[in-house]
Amino acid sequence: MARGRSAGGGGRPVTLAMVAQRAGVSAQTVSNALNSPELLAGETLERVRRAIADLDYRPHQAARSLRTRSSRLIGYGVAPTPPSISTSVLDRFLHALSDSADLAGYRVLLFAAPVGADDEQERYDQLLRDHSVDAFVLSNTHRGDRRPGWLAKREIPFVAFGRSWAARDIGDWVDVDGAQGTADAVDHLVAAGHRKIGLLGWPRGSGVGDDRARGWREAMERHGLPVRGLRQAAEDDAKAAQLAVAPLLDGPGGVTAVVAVSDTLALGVYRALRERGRTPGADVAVVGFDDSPAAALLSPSLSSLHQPLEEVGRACTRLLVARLKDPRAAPQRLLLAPELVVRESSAPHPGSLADPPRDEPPHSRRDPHTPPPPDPPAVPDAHPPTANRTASE
Amino acid sequence: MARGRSAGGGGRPVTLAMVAQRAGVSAQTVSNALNSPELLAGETLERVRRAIADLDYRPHQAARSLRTRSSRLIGYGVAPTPPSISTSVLDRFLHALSDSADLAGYRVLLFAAPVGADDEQERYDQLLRDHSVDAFVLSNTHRGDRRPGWLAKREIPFVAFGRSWAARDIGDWVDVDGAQGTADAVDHLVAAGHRKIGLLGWPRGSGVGDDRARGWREAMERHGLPVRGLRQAAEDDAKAAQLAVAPLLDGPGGVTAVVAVSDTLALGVYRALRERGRTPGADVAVVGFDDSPAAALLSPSLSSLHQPLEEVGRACTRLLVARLKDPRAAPQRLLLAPELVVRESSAPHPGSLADPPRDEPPHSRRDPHTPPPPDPPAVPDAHPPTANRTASE
DNA sequence: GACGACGGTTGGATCGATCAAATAGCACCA
DNA sequence: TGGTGCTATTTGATCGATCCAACCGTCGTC
Repeated sequence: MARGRSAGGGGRPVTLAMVAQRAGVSAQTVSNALNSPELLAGETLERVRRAIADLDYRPHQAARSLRTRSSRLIGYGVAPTPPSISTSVLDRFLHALSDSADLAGYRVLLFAAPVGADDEQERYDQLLRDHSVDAFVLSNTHRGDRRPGWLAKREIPFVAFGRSWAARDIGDWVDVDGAQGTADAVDHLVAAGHRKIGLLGWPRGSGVGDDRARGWREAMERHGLPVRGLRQAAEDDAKAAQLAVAPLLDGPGGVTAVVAVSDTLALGVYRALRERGRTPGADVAVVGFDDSPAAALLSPSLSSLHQPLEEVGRACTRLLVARLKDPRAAPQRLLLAPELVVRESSAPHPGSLADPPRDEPPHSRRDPHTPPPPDPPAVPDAHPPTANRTASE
Repeated sequence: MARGRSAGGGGRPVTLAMVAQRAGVSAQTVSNALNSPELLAGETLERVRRAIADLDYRPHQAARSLRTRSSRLIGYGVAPTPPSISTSVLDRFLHALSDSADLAGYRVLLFAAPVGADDEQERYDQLLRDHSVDAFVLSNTHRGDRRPGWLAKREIPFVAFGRSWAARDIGDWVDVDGAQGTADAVDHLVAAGHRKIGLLGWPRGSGVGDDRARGWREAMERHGLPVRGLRQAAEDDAKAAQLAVAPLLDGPGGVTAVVAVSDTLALGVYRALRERGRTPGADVAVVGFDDSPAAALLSPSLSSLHQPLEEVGRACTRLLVARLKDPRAAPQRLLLAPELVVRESSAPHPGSLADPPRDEPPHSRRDPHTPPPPDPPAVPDAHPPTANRTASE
């Protein structure tokens, strides 16, 4: 074990040539042992491997990169996110991404990505030319996002966190199945006895928001429940939500439950209820989206849809590695289901009639006597929402 | 402007030699124009610069790095952060760091840093050898952190976000002045008429927590107010806080205000108050720390200390660049003041007696008839907390 | 007018790996 | 024996920038 020694940093670096000499072979053979081990005779390979281990040799990326024009680097543009109640997204996602990329032999290179600036692509181009990054991970994809098209045209590998909401779906992506999430919420609320379930969404036009709204609508229809007049919208702001939800609560036959497409909106619902002397959970059930850290801390604690961000990060790496291996393979899309975390805001009241007994839930997750979902989601080429299935088909 | 052309990605790269030919000089001269412009004659420099611009030339990092053994890369280890109410830290800090590093010509390379694992340094070493990173940015420094010492011994430049809480202060760091923050909170509460101000802290032993507690204590003493029995502690968990704060609220002469060292703890105080039929803000003032996105959304909204994370990020870059320029310069430390954001939980009640009239506040920020602060904070070499106190009064 | 000093420039070697092509080693069959 | 077809390994060139040492012209000085 000479590891301790060489980990001692400061000294001269171990080069491929030194390994070659120690193993009694040429430099090229060592290179092959690393990059095309199948070319070597078993015995030679073993000898080289031992020499590498003995010297604790690590190939110098810059040299390798100079020759091969690839860097084992993945570019990730950090966009300035508006302070929202659920901004730990980057945190969790980025850590998972970086972690899994590490395991696959890649590293994540950060750069500041201007949101929708004109020279947006310029920054990607810079990274490409300065550091020869092998691929990009996009996040915060939005309608009319030009990045996927731009990258695809140049045949630069990338994976997006968030489907490309454009008409023509481009490239690989991983996304959280928002529709599935809100549908789960509806199922859960219906099982608890609710019939009038409102939706508090974002203004139409955002891909994510519309998707989550669709899940609610489809689930309602599947249960044979009406949706007319049960949908309101607000920007992602608690105050705006507080006002926007009013029609749902005050209407002639007010709702008994509200599904909000974000925790921030859900908080607005809380306030609107309090304003009316009513209690979230007890009087009107509320389900949020994102499962922000605050959700568990509110009182009553907020039921919410937890996004599997760690899994999204790992999936991005997986898809990216596959893409790098075979640039022309069919595009892969992966929809991961969020998980409904039930808390006080939607839990049946202790002792109430609606309390579903453990042994025989009144409604199973996918109600048997209602027709199956009409169509696979309107996402072309998308795998059905099976969650993390390992690879393509 | 030929920029548009070369931004066209796929094609052949522009090399230094091509620039040299176009400018009618040798390659070395172009290199000098980039790295040591002072060596060139003004006219030549101008000509080379124009050629560079015309061709939209960018030096190839890998080649440069191979020769110089430096990469213009800054390593940042992302640690898995426990889901807390205020996890947008990484978000804001990292974006600012990456952004300002970009401007300085550096890029941030992410890697997964195990928290306190035995092979922790190994990961740093890897990054050093694989990618020849020029420097590191540390965060989540803690008592007994071995990283600063390890890096310093190897003369690897680094800047820590968070002072090294060890006995001997090592290396450059930037930190938020927690003591200043809690002191500001006390001043603010005293100005609003409070005299019995409790502290809800973390268990002793964490550098950050102890620092924030100290600020409270020193400010109380400065105002001539007692601190005995007014301090309680809990782990950073709302439930634990709810229980821990009880003695402060229920004691014979209960407190009228509580300073909590995190928003999570403050939330526990909210709950404890509600549990007792009392209202945060109206009955007992509460001030949190971190100004998490949830703080503004709680009702009543929570006064909290806002950390200037963007500025911390920029400062890290600044110190790092300085350190890279002069590895042997004296270590720099920078304490930035958090900003107290006053919200409903500590705002004087409208119309109440405690409402300080604009023209003659009952207590000025620095009470004239109490002695001045005893000593500058016990941080050797630290700059005085100059920082941006824009809106703190 | 030759000399050294100096600012500015030049050609050539070099960083450490990979690529392309050539070679050695070996079995097999005519 | 000699050619053929493999496979395993070696040799030499190369990626693009920087470092080094030498070079050249100009100026001031003795």
